[in-house]
Amino acid sequence: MSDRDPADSAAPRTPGLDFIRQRITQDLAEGKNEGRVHTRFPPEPNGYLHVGHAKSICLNFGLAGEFGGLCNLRFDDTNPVKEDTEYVESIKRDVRWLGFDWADREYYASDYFEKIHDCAVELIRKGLAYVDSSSAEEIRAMRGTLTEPGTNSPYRERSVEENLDLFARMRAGEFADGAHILRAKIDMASPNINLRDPALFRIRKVEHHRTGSAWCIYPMYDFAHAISDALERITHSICTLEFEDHRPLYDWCIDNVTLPSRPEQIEFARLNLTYTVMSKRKLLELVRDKHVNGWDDPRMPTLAGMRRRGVPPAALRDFCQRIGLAKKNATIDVGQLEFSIRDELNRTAPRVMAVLRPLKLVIENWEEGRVEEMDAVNNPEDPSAGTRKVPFARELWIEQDDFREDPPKKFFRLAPGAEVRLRYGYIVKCTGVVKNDAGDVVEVRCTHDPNTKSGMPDANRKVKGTIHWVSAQHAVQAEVRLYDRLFKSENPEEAGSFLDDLNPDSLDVIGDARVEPSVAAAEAGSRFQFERLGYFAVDPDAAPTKPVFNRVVTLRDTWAKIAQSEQAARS
RNA sequence: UGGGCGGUCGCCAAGUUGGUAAGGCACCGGACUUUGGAUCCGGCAUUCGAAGGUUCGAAUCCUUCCCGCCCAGCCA
Repeated sequence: MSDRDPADSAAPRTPGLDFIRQRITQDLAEGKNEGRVHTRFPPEPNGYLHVGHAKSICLNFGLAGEFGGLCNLRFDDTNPVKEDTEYVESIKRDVRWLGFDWADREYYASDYFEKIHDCAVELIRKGLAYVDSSSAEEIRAMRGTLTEPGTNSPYRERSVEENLDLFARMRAGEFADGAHILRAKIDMASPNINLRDPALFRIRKVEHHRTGSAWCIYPMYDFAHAISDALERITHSICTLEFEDHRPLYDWCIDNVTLPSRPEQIEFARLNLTYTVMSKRKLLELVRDKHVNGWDDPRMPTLAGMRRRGVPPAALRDFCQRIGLAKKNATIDVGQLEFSIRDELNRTAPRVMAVLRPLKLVIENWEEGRVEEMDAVNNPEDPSAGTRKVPFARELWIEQDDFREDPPKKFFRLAPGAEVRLRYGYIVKCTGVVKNDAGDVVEVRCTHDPNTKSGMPDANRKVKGTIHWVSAQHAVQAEVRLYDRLFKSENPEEAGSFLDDLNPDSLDVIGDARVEPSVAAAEAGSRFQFERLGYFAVDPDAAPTKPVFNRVVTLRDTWAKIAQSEQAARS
């Protein structure tokens, strides 16, 4: 009854919507579930949430919002050996941060343990479940293989009374872990291995992070999940593709136990990203073995990591909406994520000037001690963001990359004899350089054209480039952390260990960057565009005396592309 | 090899009575620009995993084949 052949429905299709929204639209048209749409996001509290979860969260909460329904937050905490309250706290924080609200509908599978237990008793009474006293190894051996049917357990035909008694004693703690297990009695010859008498309850004499020592038997996912969904009167139980084979079991549970509603499971393809690992096990390994600095390391694909890096939640939501929804295993280009981040930040982030690798620029025809306040636009994309003053003086810091003693073709920046515009300032002409004993350029000398400040008659004079700067005497020293992809290859899991693919240059800490005074005291979490460089966010490590910035993402860099292709052409 | 899914542009993804391939990202041009940013305009699948077949006409129907992913936890 859960098998629906789209072709045999008379209901109209709604082209353009993804298959899940089409299906819900159809269900609504058919008057199913009293017209309700109720979803749930069911994380297991055994790790931190990552972008893949964001896709599911945006889907489940999004659906509820779009169809006037509700979405519950439910912790699937049926395996106490892996779960912890640290994780439930982080999950709540992350879902909230992403922008979703579950109101008072915060549920736990563990809250249903008694009911789930009663469902098991119901199955036993109906002769649909039995206590198997075989060992795990024996059960595995009797399960058969992908091509051979399994064989019935010698305990399969125990009487209802004996099963009831054994199950009660399992619950009472009379047996050791693994001594007995409650199994559904379905079909050991089913081509679907999930139906070969799957486990329903196992003995685990361990503390549960919520129920403490109240239980020593815990339900398995398939059983607990179906029942939890039905108890919460979920209408559409959305999960990932690997559970497709479990749907017959999900339906079996719902159909054979007395429950208040009949949810339907729908599966979609989970998110994969290039240059990223997404499995909880691998992320845990990165954290546990200190390949990164914790779950919230800005290089991690965790929501905590992205939050710390400065990714706006709106960008993540936009990303999840753009990538679409289907059943095809797909790997999205990280560039797609970066696009959503830039798109959001371009509209919202105030612009500011910062110099990452400072090189002194001295304006020879600017009198010592003279300081001029330049007007700078805070956000050209948003006039309401206003303007600010930026101090300009005789000695400035410019970016080392913006000066080349021997400039390549199409280098629109400073070079001996060349002119360049100082953003919001004057046009300057390079008159020479000062070198140290090693021959490195340690200072660039120039003269400014006093008639070229913004608003002045010659301000519109055409010059090839504009560079950013910061006043040497006014700038504030800052630490800037530049992040690159954590892995070297598109698919880090492809061959060998993903650890071998770690990018050794994924973090570059610059200790002596200089930022304009206006951002020195910005609050942790605030985001800026450092003009011509990228988007940056204040890290919580920042101290009043020394700001710390994380690079969220670079700006699109056409010059880098040109330089790269020129280089390629030369070699 | 048994079962379940899937295969439309470099990456996603529409395509739903068979009527002659949306859109986004990326990429390539060009305009504009005091961010080599943004914006704007233009280009980018004679082809839908392959081969046959049905049809006036097929990504959509039929047949066969190929490839990919998932399942043999007392994990979720």
